[in-house]
Amino acid sequence: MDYQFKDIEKKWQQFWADHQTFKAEDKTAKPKYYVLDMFPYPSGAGLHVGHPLGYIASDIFARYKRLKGFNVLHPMGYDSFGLPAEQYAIQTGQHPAITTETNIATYRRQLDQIGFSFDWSREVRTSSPDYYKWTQWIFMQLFNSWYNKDADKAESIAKLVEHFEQNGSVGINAVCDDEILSFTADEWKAKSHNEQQSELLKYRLTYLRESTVNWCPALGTVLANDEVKDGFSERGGFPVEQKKMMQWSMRITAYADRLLKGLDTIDWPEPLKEMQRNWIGKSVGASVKFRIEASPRPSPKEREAVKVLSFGEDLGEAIEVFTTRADTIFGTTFLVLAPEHELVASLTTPEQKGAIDAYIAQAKKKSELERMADAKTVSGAFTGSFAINPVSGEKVQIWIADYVLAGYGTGAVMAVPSGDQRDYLFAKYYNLPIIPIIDIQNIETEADPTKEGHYINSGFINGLTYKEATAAVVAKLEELGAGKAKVNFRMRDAIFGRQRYWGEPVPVYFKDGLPYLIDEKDLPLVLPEVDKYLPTESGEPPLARATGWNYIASPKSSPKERTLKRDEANSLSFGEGRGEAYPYEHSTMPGWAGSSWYWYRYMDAHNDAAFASEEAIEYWKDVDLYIGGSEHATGHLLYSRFWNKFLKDIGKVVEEEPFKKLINQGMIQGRSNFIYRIVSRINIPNIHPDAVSISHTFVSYDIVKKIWNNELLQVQLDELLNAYDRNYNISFDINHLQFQQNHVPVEFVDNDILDIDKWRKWRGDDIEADADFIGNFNGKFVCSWEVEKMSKSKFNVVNPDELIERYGADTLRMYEMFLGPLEQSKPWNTNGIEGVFKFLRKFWRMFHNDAWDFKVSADEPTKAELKSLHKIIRKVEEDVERFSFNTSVSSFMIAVNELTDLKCNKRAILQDLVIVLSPYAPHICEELWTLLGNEAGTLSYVPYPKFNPAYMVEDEYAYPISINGKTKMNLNISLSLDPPAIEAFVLANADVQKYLDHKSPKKVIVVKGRIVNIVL
RNA sequence: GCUCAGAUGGUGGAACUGGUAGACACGCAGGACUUAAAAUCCUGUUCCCGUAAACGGAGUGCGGGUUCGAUUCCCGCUCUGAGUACCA
Repeated sequence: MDYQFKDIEKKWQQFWADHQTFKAEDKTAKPKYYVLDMFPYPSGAGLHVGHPLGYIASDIFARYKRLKGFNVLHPMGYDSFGLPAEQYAIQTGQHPAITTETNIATYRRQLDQIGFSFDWSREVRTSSPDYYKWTQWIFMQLFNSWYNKDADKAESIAKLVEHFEQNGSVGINAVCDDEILSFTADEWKAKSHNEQQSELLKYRLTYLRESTVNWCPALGTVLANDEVKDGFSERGGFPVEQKKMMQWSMRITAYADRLLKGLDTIDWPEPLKEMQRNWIGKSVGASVKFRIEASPRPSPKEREAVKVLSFGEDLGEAIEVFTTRADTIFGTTFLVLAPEHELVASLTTPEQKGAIDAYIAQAKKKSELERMADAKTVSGAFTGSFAINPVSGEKVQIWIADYVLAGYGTGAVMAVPSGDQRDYLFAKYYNLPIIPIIDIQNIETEADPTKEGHYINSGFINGLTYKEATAAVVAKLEELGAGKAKVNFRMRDAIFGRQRYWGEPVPVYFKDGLPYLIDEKDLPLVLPEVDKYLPTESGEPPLARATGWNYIASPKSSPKERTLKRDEANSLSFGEGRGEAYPYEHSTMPGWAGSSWYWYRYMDAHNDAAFASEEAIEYWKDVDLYIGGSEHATGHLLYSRFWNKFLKDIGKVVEEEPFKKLINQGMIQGRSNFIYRIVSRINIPNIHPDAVSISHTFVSYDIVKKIWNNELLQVQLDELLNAYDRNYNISFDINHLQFQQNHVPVEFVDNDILDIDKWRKWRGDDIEADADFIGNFNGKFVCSWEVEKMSKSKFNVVNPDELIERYGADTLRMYEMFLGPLEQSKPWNTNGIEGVFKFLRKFWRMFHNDAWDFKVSADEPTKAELKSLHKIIRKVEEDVERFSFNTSVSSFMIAVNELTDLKCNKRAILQDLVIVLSPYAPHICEELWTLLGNEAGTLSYVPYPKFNPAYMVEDEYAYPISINGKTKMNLNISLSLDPPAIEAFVLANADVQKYLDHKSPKKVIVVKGRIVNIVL
């Protein structure tokens, strides 16, 4: 039989499913290997051809590792909470769970037909209560923990309370809120329960705090920093504004240093590590206090604010700044505060109030975007107040300007115009002094941030170098109590609440305005039913619509019963027989909650008693290979590392880093095709000088190009214009000939040649169906192409289903790999797929005679055949280990071409070849494997053939002979010869002598087994 | 602006530690088979000069350098893509 890929692929997919061929074992003597894909959000659009790229690569790797004797865990699941399903619910009223279910079914069908070796028995869905029970559980552990800086790890809140009871707040070095209280043990014990709880909240790793959030009115929710791009929401592109809100946050900043250090221990792409480093944004510097002079009498409230900022009581009111260049402190000629800085009002003198107020008003109006676009314009206002430089005693002006950001550092900077370009521009613009502080500094036209040279105009550090000066200044500041060395991070705590329905409920209820965890045995806290998926009229999140959705302490019924039977819960009156009812938290968790630990669930997907058993975690440990897109660099991949480190701290997992090796597959871009329509400008005097007539005539792109380049012969041009005139009876000037570029669906285009009939059919009744197509001189109609994002509106989406229908999954798998290096972004182009399909047919034919009967010979293989086989055995091994899948596809083609030329149909060769190819094209290989007489389904676990170098040994090598580095000819020389013998042999050759032309060579380079180079 | 990645035929790409640049495939051109088309097979295909071959010259974004020899290493630049930003 000819290669019947449809039957073969269906048969084996069914076989694998029926026999659970790829079920990973939990206990085995084999070494473990965990290959993970970033699980998809099941969107309604289904998979396009770009999605499976990474899955195919990881599947090849997983299958290869099985052949290499590993116990491979290769699971798949769905990140099934998310915005699109909810938005669809808002529009249609359909429950997101139903939408999600439908989409998952589509995804599963599409994934199944590509022939992945996933262990589906371990499937996870983040939106399933069995799963999010544990997401909620992890949240509870975070709530019950604080970060002990001395131990450099998270510890339980109980331990903190113990310390407070014994020693008060003394001796606690925690990552916590800024406004913590100081108290003794007795004072702590004297506090009310509510006071204690409210203080503890300042330490918890997940906490409730009023914070400035990215509020997206259009989506009605809060967004994380990484979900906002240039002031607009990443999803939907709606404007985002800053708003103060009570929000759940995650104290990820506690882990900033460990997240940074851990990057050095993992095998990830360097650009991605760099992105995380930038995101964490560690800067080492110093914080410095500038005492305020002659400030107007502050109000008590402002005085309080000042106190918080200062750390040396004796200095009175001060402004704290952060600088990475403490050494430049003598060059400070003014201070700049962010317009939002809390001291601005108290610093403003009556004379300056008008200017300051006007500036603040103007700054407020500017959106984030305008502020960025405006980066070059200098603007600011003088407060009228002065501050004292703590080391020089100089009096400097205090200004406000929006180039200083409220959210970074302390929201205030010491301006050193000689060393900082922004300060320099500001000083020039407002005529403020600029003092050079380093002898070699050149500040004629711009700031010079050099660290070379020696200090001048700098008091006690004059003459010192950068390193010495920095140390001296910091020491002096500490001595004066006016500053200290400080490390600042750009990273902020992660906002954890979303005003959304389709997410994990937060397992928290409120009592006296304070949050408390629900009882662990009441997990999962199931998402309640609501009548509508919109916020309430008062702006509460959708969960506030769930009537009677309250936590009832000490219930009699089981938690499941209680949360599922909403009607029953509704009928409960407050406190009725079952304890008090308290309102639950109404916001839900963000999209990244469920994906921040899912790789552990695969290890033990059905465990009711833990997120995964200790034994399972001890065995599988971490992910050996993780493949996914780089778009998750600062989101998922950072949060996952954070949760992993936390879980390690509390002793629940064994590895500090979750993903040992990570590979980013490149993005598959779209490749759009265009056709060109004649548009001619009709000059109707006095009425519409720029009127354009849009014709229904299209011109082949190669002709269009020639017209643009004036390359068309007059005869050809006449012919073209005649065709046009014939149809429209308009004669026009060639100078008025213009073209309009139109997208054309890529499925009507083959190698950039348009199938006009398909196009007409597609246009249907439209008048365009009768359009004229002026082809090229070969009668073909050529389209142009461009790389764009793959999208429906650009008609360039290629669906894997159609390709599988035409060529089969094995061809699709190999073609996706053949396209180019895995990590490189590239446009999808179906043009080359025929070549891969032909290869598989050729491969199939090797096992069959001319009548398509299966026929292999039992003869001993020849040396040449063995050489071909062992070449590919080694090549695939090397390529897979370095994730160079495209090159092994080429090598397979070479091997099959060679063996076909040798007319090889020997079992001894073909059987091994089947094993080597099976990770790439599993279906055809399974079929041939059974045809060869092996037991069905055993192919996935047979040992990978052993490479034998003996078959590669050659006696002779065709040495390239080059003269002055240019190859002229090849000479067959025995490999047993030594360089001097080779040299003699080559120089004795008559052809070589011809090139030498009686000259004697200056030098002869012989590299054994490589090359001979004669220098003349 | 900064950081990172990249630039090789008409196209996708190969050349792994400096050693025959363009493997493999697409496309294109020509041919065989066929009434014809599809499918299949064969030949050619970096560019230039030579009507064909031999032969010769140029050639991996640009300009230099190191080397017997550079797509590969070094210096300077151009362009493309990605990320990021008044981060003090």
